[in-house]
Amino acid sequence: MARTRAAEIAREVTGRELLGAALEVFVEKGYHATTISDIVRAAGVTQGTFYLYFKNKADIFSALLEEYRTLIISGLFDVDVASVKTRDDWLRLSDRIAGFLLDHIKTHGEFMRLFIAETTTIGSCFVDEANAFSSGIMREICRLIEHGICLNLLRDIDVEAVALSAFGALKEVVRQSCFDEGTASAEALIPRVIRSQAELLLK
Amino acid sequence: MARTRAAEIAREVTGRELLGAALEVFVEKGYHATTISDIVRAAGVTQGTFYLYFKNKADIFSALLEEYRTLIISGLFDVDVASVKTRDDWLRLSDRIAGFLLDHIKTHGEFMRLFIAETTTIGSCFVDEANAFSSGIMREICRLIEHGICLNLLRDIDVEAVALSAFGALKEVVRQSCFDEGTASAEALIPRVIRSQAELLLK
Amino acid sequence: MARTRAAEIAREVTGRELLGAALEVFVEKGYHATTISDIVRAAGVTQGTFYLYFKNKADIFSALLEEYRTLIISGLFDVDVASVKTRDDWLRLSDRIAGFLLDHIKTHGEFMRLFIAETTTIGSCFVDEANAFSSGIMREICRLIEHGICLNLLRDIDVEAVALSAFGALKEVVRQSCFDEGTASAEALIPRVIRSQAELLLK
Amino acid sequence: MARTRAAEIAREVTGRELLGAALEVFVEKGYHATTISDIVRAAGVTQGTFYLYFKNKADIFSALLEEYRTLIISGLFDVDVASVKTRDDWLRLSDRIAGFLLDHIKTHGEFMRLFIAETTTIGSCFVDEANAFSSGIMREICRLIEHGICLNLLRDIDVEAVALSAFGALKEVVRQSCFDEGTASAEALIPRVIRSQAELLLK
DNA sequence: TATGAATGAGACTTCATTCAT
DNA sequence: GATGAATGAAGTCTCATTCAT
Repeated sequence: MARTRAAEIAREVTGRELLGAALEVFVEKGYHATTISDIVRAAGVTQGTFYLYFKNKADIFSALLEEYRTLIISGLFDVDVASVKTRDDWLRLSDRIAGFLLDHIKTHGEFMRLFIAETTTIGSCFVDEANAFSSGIMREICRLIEHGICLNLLRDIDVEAVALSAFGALKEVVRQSCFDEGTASAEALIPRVIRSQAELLLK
Repeated sequence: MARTRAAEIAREVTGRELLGAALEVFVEKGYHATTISDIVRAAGVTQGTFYLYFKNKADIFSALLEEYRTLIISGLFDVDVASVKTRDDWLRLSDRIAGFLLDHIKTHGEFMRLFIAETTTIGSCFVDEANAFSSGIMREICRLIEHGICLNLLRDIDVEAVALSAFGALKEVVRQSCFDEGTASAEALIPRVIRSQAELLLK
Repeated sequence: MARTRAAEIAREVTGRELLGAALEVFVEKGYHATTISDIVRAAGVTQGTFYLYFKNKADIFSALLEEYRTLIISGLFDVDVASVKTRDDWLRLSDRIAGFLLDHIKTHGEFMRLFIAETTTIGSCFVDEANAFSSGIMREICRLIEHGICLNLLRDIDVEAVALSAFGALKEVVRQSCFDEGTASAEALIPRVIRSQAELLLK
Repeated sequence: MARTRAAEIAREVTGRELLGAALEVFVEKGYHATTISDIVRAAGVTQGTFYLYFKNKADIFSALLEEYRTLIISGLFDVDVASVKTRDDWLRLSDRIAGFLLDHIKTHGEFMRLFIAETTTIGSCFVDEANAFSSGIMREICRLIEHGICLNLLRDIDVEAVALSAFGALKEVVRQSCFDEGTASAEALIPRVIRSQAELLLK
């Protein structure tokens, strides 16, 4: 029925507007400082409407996080480990990852920043989301390193320790890119950080 | 005067109690979720008393951060870079740093946890504290690496990028040690992470 | 839309109720002694509701003052100076002013009382309101006296000084009418005070 | 005993200091905005000490008012009505009163201002003090006018009404002198206002 | 007398959430 | 589905006052 259809669309639209507005406000003021009132004002709807779509602030934030996880993980899955054969492939791969990250920061940096900031807080209700995210990336990194070892490209290393280091390095450089004022220099560092980690691992 | 003396002591004691209680509650519930009311309850004093000692929640949190910075920086200054001469010295130094960190986590893990968690929040009033802290540590790491290069111990590397990586690695492994459920295994990782980073850098 | 209409009415009603309740409580206890809590209790709404309508206590007080200014100024503009030609007109005019004031006290005495009492407090945020009010009335009085001089009805006088005196006289007699226990006698004085001032000025 | 004597003096001194400090703070911030804490800080003593001398804020304010009443009433009693015989005496007397007021405003203007402001507030605990003061002055004015009528100097007037007017005029001119920014011009008005009132009354 | 730490009542204000329309 | 007025709990903060020393 056209009626139901229209209603569905309306529902979809308002929901989208709320999510968009929420993202905007969260990014600007942080999770704790934003109020439902801020969100609905930004979305151009009223208080009551909010509760037709979300249970509360945590609920809409979770929804945003979920969207984000989907987004970045599909991005990471595009990286094709199998095609790496030689030393040069290895370096090229690291450059490609750096490129992906840079692009991602440029297009979704605000979101990334929000995510990093709000999920590491003590008492955060989003620990599960954060963990899912971290372990997803760690898995990728491990897979990469193990593949390199199989090919006899890499030095004799403590895989787990090295993967953890690499993850920390990534996280920190991203953090700096997202948070620090002098973003430019921090962004410039990303390829260098990833490249130098890659080189250190090579035989 | 005896009375003045007594008052002085009382003042000192209550101030300590408030700081201690605040640390405890902050660590348990996080900065945003803890209320002044929580703190005074834990300290065994009344609301009014709190305001004799601190302006507000941010003020007592700042006081805690400051205490912590003093604590850890004095610990780091004990590391004697000059005595490092050979490859073995280098590895021993890295072990010593790992040891220091482990001890530190055991004795002041709460502080560390609180610090790491709460200073990366968007809209945090503590960005300056966080940056002061980070750059202090980065400086130490750079000094170490440059010293190693001077001695011709280390490979040809991008110092800034590598120092940033090392810092990120440290931070992540510490974070996992402080936060994750299976703390034991995470703690076990600290020496391995630091050691493997050190080895990668060696020629 | 019916709902919007209902909401509009509700909004209007509650706002009126708050203003009315505030006037009542302010008059009874004075500005400083009344709390928001008093006002909302008198208005039959809850604390939160108050803040949907006014920023704080000073805000609702300002709103009251503004209402009052509008009220009395429109009353004063009704006085028609131009029609005064003879000695008798002059005396009749003074009687008419006295009548207006008496009526005003009877119908809006609370407003007047509140206004007179609370706008002379040191540190009052309402000095501007008070001055606007005073100079408005002073202007009227000067206009009156100058008109009388033009017509050669009045003695040779220091207009500014006399207008100031007349204003002070008015204010004091009104004050006594509003505040003193034996209001009756004080009210009786108003016509006598105004009349005797008028006679003193006549040649 | 010297001991007791010294103690008495000490008591006197601290009490004076508190009164002086209180006056200063009251004048600066007004009655309601000043706290006990402000007063003791200004006096250089501690909270506890205050309560050895005064019951509460109203108590110390009352003490100040009482001091002030004594001061001004003794000033007014110096005016010698009996010596007025002629028309010129009458004008000279009015000039003398104006002079006294001007001097008084110059030396105790702050106090006057405080007094005027805080005793006319609704719910003021100082109504009695204010009334005692007003009726004292009214009595003087009536005495003056009646004396003038006895001497056949003055026109045929409604004594009560005229006295009230005169009192109001005085009060307003004083108020303007004390409160308004352009004090200079207001002060200049005092002699003119009093003089013109005196002249209007003369036959 | 003087101190000043401690109290605790109470004021102000915000905000998530509900509900009648 | 949308509205937005109303709620009321909960938090922040101030200050007059007490009391052990």
